Amino acid sequence: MRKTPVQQRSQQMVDALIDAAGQIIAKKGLDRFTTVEVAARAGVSVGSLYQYFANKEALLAALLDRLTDQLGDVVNRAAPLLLQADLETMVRGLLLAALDFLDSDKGPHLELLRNWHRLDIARALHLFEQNMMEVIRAYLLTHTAELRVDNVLAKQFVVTNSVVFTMLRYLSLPRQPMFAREQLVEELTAMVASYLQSAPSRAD
Amino acid sequence: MRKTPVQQRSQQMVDALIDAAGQIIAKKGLDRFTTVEVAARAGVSVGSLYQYFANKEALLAALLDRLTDQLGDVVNRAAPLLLQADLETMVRGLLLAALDFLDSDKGPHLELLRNWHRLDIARALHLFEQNMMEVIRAYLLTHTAELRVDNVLAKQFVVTNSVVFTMLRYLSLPRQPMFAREQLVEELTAMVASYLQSAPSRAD
Amino acid sequence: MRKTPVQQRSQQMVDALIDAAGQIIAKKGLDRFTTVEVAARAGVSVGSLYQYFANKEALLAALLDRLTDQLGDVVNRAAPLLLQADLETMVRGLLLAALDFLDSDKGPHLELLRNWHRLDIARALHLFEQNMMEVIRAYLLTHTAELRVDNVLAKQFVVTNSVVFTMLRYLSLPRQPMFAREQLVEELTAMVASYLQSAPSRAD
Amino acid sequence: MRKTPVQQRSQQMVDALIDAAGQIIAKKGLDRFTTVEVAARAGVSVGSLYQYFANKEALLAALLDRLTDQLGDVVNRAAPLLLQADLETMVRGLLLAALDFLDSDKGPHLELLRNWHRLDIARALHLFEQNMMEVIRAYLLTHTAELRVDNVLAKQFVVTNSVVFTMLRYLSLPRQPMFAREQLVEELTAMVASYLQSAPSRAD
DNA sequence: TATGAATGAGTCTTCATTCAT
DNA sequence: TATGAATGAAGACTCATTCAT
Repeated sequence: MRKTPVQQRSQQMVDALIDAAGQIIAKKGLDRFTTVEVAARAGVSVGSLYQYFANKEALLAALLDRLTDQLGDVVNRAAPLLLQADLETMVRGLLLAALDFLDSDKGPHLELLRNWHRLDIARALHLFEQNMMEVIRAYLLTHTAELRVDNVLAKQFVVTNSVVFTMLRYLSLPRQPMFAREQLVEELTAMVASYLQSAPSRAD
Repeated sequence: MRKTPVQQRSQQMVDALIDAAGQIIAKKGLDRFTTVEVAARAGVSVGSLYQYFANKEALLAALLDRLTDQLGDVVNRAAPLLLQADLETMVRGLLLAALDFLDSDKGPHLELLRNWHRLDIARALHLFEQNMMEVIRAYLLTHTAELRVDNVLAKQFVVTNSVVFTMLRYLSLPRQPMFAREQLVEELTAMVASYLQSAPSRAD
Repeated sequence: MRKTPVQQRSQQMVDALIDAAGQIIAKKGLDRFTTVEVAARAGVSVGSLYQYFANKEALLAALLDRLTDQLGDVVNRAAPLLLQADLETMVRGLLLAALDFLDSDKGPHLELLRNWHRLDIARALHLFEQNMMEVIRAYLLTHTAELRVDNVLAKQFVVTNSVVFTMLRYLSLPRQPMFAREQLVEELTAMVASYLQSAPSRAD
Repeated sequence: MRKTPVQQRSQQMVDALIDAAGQIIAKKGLDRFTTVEVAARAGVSVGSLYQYFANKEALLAALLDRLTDQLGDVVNRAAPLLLQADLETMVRGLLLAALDFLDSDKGPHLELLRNWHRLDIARALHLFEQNMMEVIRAYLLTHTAELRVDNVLAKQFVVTNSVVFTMLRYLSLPRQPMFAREQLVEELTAMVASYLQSAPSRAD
């Protein structure tokens, strides 16, 4: 009962526009996404879009921000339950959560991730990596003996990108993927778990 | 079977256009690459470009084909020497070759790979994967006892994409990367080697 | 005949809007002046602006009217003192008053004058010219012998426009004017005085 | 016979576009002048306009350049004949030439001059002032005794602007001007001549 | 009466592709 | 065959004005 009707309407409009942007990106791809169509799908005029977003880029940034927040939620929700488990179980749990997130129906996640290099995803990535670091740090506290902790920055980079982009590629495959989703998860799990448990590499 | 002068001239023009396309993509990015500029850099007119390529997309496809061939050469050149070595040495060797290939100065490789989803990259990828499969098969013949051979398709997918996209991300990092190139290679090597040597995953 | 509170409020709002319009024009120029910004600076909503002014043009007209009145005041205040003096002294006095008026800090005078052709300036100019005519007529009454009185309409037109636009151009000069303000006044004075004292032109 | 057909066509197109721009500016004013309409009137598409002009501003600049050249021609053609004459005759001759130039039928001269402050007329004005200076210098060489030569910069500024803007205002008057064109010329002539022959002003 | 969110026509500019020469 | 001028659809963004609340 706090917010004024006006603020509510504004927020609704902002949300509707971000939603519409996401839908159009998901449906047509980042290249074919136009401000006029976003406004139309949101049920308003272009002018209204520009009342709430300085330009196309700002709308995209808002969409990215929202997705980043959602991703943070996913990680935070999944992590606590998994910290108790052994490494492989934890990794598998995180991978499943990530895969579900990327694959969420009608979501623009995949298309945006595909276009990471054209977007200002610095923030999004930074937040995600912070989340990951915290999970890892927490995990290490209870599994010190089990893991190599050298070269953490590079390890995190390698694991994160390997997992994310391999999933992205898999989810971008045409109708009939060459193998089942479960296989993907298991192979990635095996790779990550064996990696983190392996002897230190020569560069250490 | 010798080509006529006309055919030679055609081939020269086709090559020049593909070269020009690659240079412009490397310099300006896929988004800013225009047919008129490609023709100009190749020293011919747009009209001529359309004489040899049905449209912009066809030109891009030709560029991709050429790069795929080059990549095949790289693998084929590197592979024989590495088949004798132990797994880790072989993996490291392949990774170094791949990294050099991606990072080759002035080349459009990175920019094209960043935009894989916007290109008709199916063929290119297919060819590359065939190459990889052959290398792996050859390796297996001499190291049967050492490796798990189950689920080869998925394993190959996971390894290839993990390696390629992690390198892509690393090479796309701003000026000061967070860690050294050598670290990247060592960590990827460790990951891949430990993965391929690990016990079979549950999904087998 | 005292105005009701409502009328007072109206008048205040009208004044505030005209003020705001003047400030924004002075600061950003006629091209960048928008109704929304005017309303915002006046502390009201656009809707209110349109309650008191039929459209943007009407607001501009009101601003012009006000400035015309102010100019009239300037002339009327300066004139009596100058009617006693000799021609050159009077001219110089009027020129100084005009220059000060045009150059008044933060005022939209210059910007509006620069855009005289885009505004409905007929009324403003008419009023100003009436003022000038009265001054001249008054002057003539006491200096009959001194001046040629033929062709007054054209003379007035020539003098007024020469003076006003030359000043306008001078005040619109970039940072470092090519000569001093005092020189401008003296040269204009010399021109006008010698003109008005000269023998009749052939066309009389 | 030197220029290739292609160059001829280009020049024709450039000319046609500049012509069209001038016509539309003359007819509708600087505010309502759009690139699409210019192209249409020139009988081509917008795309062609942008093949020859980087943007709208560049087209305007080209139009201004052309008018500046024409003005230079006018002055150079009129000046030699007038240098022999007495001051008043010379001034009258120049004024008539200027008035004819400004008033040339269907020309955009007036509209552009009205908008001097919104255009990059620095070049145009500079060239014109150089022309004027040469005429004046030449005149002084043969009439040394007759004229005051102090404060030339300011004098030139005052005379030029007085004449140009007074004419501009006169030609911008609605259908029925308040007095005849001949009267304007005579009064301006009288003003300028008497000014240039008058005793030095106090500021000298 | 006041508000200010919503409207949408109007403008500039780009670029893949065509076709007359 | 080669040329490159011409095309024109498409898309981002602005702002005076309206009208539901």
